[in-house]
Amino acid sequence: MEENQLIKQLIDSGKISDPETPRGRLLVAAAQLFKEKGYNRTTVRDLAAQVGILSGSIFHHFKNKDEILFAVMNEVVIAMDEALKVSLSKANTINDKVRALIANELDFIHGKTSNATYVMVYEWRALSESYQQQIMQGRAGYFELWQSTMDEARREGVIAMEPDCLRQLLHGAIIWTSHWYKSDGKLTIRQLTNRILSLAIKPSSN
Amino acid sequence: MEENQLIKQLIDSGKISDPETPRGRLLVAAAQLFKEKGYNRTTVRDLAAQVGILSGSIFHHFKNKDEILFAVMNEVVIAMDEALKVSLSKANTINDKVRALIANELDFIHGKTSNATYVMVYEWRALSESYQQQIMQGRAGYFELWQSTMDEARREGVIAMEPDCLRQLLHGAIIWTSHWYKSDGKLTIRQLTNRILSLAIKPSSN
Amino acid sequence: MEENQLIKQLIDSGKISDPETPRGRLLVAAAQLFKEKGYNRTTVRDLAAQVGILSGSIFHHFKNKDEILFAVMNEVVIAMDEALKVSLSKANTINDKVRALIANELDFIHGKTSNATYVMVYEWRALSESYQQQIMQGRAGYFELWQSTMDEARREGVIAMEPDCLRQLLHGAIIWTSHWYKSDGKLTIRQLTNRILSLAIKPSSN
Amino acid sequence: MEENQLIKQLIDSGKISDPETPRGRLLVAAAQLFKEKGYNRTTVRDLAAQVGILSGSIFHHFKNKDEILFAVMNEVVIAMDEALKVSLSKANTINDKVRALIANELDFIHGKTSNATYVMVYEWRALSESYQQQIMQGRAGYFELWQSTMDEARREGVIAMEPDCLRQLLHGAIIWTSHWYKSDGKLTIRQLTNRILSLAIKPSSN
DNA sequence: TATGAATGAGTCTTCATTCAT
DNA sequence: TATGAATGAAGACTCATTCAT
Repeated sequence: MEENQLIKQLIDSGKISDPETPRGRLLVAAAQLFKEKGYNRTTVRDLAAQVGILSGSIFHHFKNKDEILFAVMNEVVIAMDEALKVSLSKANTINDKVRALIANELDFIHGKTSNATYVMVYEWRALSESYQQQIMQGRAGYFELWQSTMDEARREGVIAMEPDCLRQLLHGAIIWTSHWYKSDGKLTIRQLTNRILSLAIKPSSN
Repeated sequence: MEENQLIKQLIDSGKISDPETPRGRLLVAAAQLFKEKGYNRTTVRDLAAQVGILSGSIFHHFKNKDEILFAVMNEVVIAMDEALKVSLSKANTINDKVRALIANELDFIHGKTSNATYVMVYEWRALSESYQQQIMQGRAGYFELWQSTMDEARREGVIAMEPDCLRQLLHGAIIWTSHWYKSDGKLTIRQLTNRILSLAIKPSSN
Repeated sequence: MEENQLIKQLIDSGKISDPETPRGRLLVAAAQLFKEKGYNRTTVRDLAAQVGILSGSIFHHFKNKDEILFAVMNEVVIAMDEALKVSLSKANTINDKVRALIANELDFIHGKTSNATYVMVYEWRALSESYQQQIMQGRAGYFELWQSTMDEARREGVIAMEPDCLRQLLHGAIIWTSHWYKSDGKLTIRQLTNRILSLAIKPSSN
Repeated sequence: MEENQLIKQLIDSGKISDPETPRGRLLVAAAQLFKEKGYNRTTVRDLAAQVGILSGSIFHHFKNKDEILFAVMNEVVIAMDEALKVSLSKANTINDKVRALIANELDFIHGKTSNATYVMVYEWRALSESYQQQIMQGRAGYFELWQSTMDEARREGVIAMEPDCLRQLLHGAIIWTSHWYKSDGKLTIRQLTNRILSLAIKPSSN
């Protein structure tokens, strides 16, 4: 719900597309199809059909197919970054901060933006190089938040490993949950967050 | 080194292709290109050029492009399974066994078969459904080895989480190393193995 | 002339394609090329060139090459059937009815639809099996008209042979005319019709 | 049986290939496959497989695929011509002569050489133009036998039509039997011969 | 003579993109 | 802005033919 608040803000400020607009609908459809079938196996016609328009009309909203993939990823990048900032600002202890890192990423992978988040990771190579660079620049702030939080955790002695290494191991563990975690299974998202947190931080506090 | 021994055995027994043969060379090239550019963006001509033949000749060795992707994945599946069996048979303590699980997977992701292993994970959806099923059948044994080892670890009290959940988290952490770990960086593979092991197992023994 | 009337009706009712539309033009070209060079030796590019479009555009009108062959044949099937119904309805004596059978078929083989009719006979094996079945179903009515007319002729004693056998012999004789009969030669179509009729029916009445 | 006698003579004299030799076996297989699948859809590999050799070996026996088709047709041409000569030489009355024309052709269409005969008619356009001319030259004698016999029949008043026209109509009726006549059906070949003869000749004599 | 891997031109088909309406 | 026919480059795959062994 707070997430929704944030998303509304981002829409209103024009940072991400309103899913009620044609452009927004297209991006939602693209995220879904790119996840299901992969970018290359999704045709522009598929995309158009999914939103009930004809293929030619897509190019009134996006210069080309590549730009659609970019937009899908870019909006996730922006939203993840903003959401993490909010989350971290509410966390007081270092423990809570690390939990915020993990929880935020899990939210994106299993929440409303799951498709786009998945696409960002698994269709990376389908993106043209120049767009890849733009995305990487966009993610810089996000990674710095992770980095500095992990550094802090290291200084406070709650993690037992090089912060950089741990960060990457956690990223991997989290992203991979998209392949096996079912929100209707035994584990709640909150419990899953705790499990991953327990990998990162000595068991004193979970 | 022992790995090489095993691979030779597998080649001799016909389970995987000899990289000296045309078929084997094709598979090596395919793994590399599929990793670099993705399956869809790799053309049959690319593949042929890489091994110095013409595109038509590829179809003397494989029925179609799909079969090449399958073969790349399938040989990894076989080799990973065999290698893990050997590794586990040499491990005495539960600690060593879990380390074997991790070390084996890291070996495949960063060793000679890194390309093919990467392809198996990241080009999964490019594989036709019937081949996906074959691969999944082929991996069943491998996953059982993980599962039973993790179960044992749980019974012996060295892991603090549902074995199934931990298994998946470790898989994710390990696979993701393909994106960031450089063998010529600060961390040796052995050290990386220890780092991951330390996530899994209480710090009494590493 | 009446034939033209009928064809217009069929076009208007959507049963066969208007030769003014792209689809219709393609079908006319296909019939011609398939007759001249055979289905297999006619490339999609040949076809496109003939109607002045590019090869890719063909697939806006037909799913694949096979469907083009089917459409060529199917439109002949429909038109032959309709034309025969009209002809028979105007025939009073049994003699006239048998003449109608023959004349109708000769019209198709030597009239405007000669190419398509030829293709239907001589490219039959090039058609995929499922399409063959559809065509055969479509021809059932036509053959029944022949059959029942021949049966009637037999009952009335004007033919001296098993109706089934005679029907087939006449079909063969008629179809083969596509190889030798020239409308600008010694024989008019009407005379040719009489010749064939004289094979079928005792010379009392022609 | 007499037919077999003749074929042996032709083999011995080198006019047609011995089906025991590789070349002969190839021609038998080619006739069969060309009939079943059509020339274009029959691959050289299919052919090789059918006779138990490998594709490359075919070119020790024939310069190219085209030559195989030519050879199939050419041997039929030769055999039909020789067989007709023999048959005609045994016929005394004009009636018997016309029957010989018909019977001979039916023999080839439904006898041992049925495949090759079928191919000669239905794969004509698949043959290169220069070979077509050779075949047509080879058939000239055969057609002259038909022509002169028909002319004679006309002079004797047993046929009621231009000999040329009747000849073609009979050819068509006869060839078409390949599509419907079954030797295990109601009609024997001899009866079928009579039916066709009755089309040609006034019913005084069958 | 037989082999069979390799050739390379040629086939059908796909699809992102354009553009006149 | 939407349409959808047309584009044309590119793709996977086929196959008659060659040739070193």
